[in-house]
Amino acid sequence: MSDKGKFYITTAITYTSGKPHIGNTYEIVLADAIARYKRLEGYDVYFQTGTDEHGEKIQEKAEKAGITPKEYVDDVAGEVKRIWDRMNTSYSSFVRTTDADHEKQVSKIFKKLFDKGDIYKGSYEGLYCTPCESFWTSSQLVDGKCPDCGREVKAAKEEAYFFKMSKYADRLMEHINTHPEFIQPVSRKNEMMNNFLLPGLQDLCVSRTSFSWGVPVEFDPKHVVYVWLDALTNYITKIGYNADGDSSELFKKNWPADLHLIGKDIIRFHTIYWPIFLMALDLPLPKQVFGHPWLLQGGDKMSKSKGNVIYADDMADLFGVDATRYFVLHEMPFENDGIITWELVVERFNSDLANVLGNLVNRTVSMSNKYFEGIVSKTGATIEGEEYDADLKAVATAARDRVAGKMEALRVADAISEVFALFKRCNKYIDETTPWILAKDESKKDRLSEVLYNLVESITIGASLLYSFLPETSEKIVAQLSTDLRSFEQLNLFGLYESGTKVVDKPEILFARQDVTEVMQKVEAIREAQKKEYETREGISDTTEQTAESSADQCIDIEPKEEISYDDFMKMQFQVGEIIECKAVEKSKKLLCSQVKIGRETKQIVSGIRKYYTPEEMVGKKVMVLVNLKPAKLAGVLSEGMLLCAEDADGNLALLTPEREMPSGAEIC
RNA sequence: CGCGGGAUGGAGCAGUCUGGAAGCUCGUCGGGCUCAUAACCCGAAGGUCACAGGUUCAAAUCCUGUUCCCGCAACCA
Repeated sequence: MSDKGKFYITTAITYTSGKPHIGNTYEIVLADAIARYKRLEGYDVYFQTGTDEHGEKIQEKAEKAGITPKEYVDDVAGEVKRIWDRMNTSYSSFVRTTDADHEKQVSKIFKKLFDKGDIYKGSYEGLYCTPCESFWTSSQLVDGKCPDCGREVKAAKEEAYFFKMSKYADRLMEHINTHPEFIQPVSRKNEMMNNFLLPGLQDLCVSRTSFSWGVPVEFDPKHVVYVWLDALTNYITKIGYNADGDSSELFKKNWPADLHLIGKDIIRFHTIYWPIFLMALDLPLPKQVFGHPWLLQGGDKMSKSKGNVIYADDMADLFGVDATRYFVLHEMPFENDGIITWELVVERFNSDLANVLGNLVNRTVSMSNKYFEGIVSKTGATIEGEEYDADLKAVATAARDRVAGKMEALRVADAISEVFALFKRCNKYIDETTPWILAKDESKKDRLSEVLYNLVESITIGASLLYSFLPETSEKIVAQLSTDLRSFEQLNLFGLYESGTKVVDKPEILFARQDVTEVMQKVEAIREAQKKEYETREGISDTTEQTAESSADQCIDIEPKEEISYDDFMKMQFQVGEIIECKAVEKSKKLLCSQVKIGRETKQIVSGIRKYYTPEEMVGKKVMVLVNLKPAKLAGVLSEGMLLCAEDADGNLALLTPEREMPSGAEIC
């Protein structure tokens, strides 16, 4: 069966900081389509996916939730796996970076590279703010002080392990230049070369001491292995790489990977750091890395607080798993980002799945039943002067290679369109041959039978090609036609459907047309639920059992701060200020720079409120100002105080102004 | 001048590298048909290819400048 050899494909491992949304789901479905297609072609496919579970962010999230990091990642990883399974993805293995065998190998790899001299102990030099326990670079400082607390910083060192990237840079550039297919799409290649490789690679910091949720460095346990050496190595550890030699058969068979499928944001790590790690381990490099674009949401920016994040789960609830797969696969272009909205989903669902495909199967099966009690027979009857059969057969038999061409170039969206081109051709064939007219003439019974046979045969071919993308639908179709999916070798042949077969009595509707308005109502309900869930989870509008949504929505509780003394309060000087001049800060998108008259003095104050106020409407306003705040530079502009604002759950801001006329400079107490 | 992406008929996109009659899907309108899920088939309208210059026999495509959008980064005192 597998005379073409092996094919090892991976997705990036999903970071377990939260539930995966539709964009994350896209990657696994895309990988699954490629994996299934390669199997159809006869490759022995190994398909790996998984979760990336270490890091500071996870440690923090777990602490916030009051559980251990392990409990936290178990929960999220379970959720990821559940969604991957629901999407009917045919992965061979699911790796978690908290797997014992993975952690063990990461530890060994670290040691091995250290012993080899590629990893060395150095120090992270920077300016350190002791109270904040943070390092800053000089460009991050505000007026030479800590940007967080404004206190003095001092030059300090923190020890850390580094990887000697530069040692392998030339070899990597050589590889990239001699293997043009290595980085896909090719447009990314120059980006990597020009931005990172040619200017010279910096050594990469590969350990941290600031948190503990990670793989400890064996010989120096206050360090944990930092993310990339931990995460990237999943591609070899899970299939049985052993840093001490003696790797598994699975590893020997599958490495190097044939394709790493990743998001365009992490191309750098997969085309620079990962290959260099592999060189250091004396392992061959993956054959191809494809950085796919993103699936973005149109209209409003995606935000959980607005309840407009699209999850695969919700989409599958409304449209089914295959429709969800169809949507993400079809809507994703090759190089640019794709857009997703619920309205577009409904449109695609109706026009492609219901109208073109579902209806085609339905009308074909119906006619077979109506005219021949469901028996589909090949008679060979043609009508002189009609070329329709030849054209249909040509399209049907050419479809396989057309799909193959697109898949070879990883143009999955185009491949799926090729399959649908065949279904469209079938619909046209029905109109050309007008079976309902043939049916009225007893002498044309044979021709009618032949027409239906050609349709059933073409649909079978189409359904078989569809399997990589919509496996469930594909199987449903051949079940309705009482036949089986074709093998790759059979797919460019016409006439394999066994004559005399009886199709099902009553065709099941594959995709029932959806009404946009109805769907949008359901979507609205999902949004509300999502919003509520978010608010409860984040503790924004909490326990008050008020079912009246209006009042619940209108109040916000924030994290209580520690009590302060009256003296503390008295330290702050609040005064009424009048804005006499205001303009936007050039370099920034959010900042407005105001000249505020406070008493006789005029202060320059920069505020992040450009989104809510225009410079024109600011002028003349009386506002409340924290006057004695230490001046700081924002986007290079000096700010000598702070305008007080109220902020709602979505981050909308409103300036505070005195309720009655008050002179500029009036104290607020 | 922080990095990057984009601007093509009502919507979403291809075409740009390698100049040579402006294309696809959806929607709209008209027609056909009735086997089918108000579906299917045919046809039509609709674009000065963001703007302004330039190169060229010829520019959506190459060059220069401008405007507007969107990510990321930074920042939101």
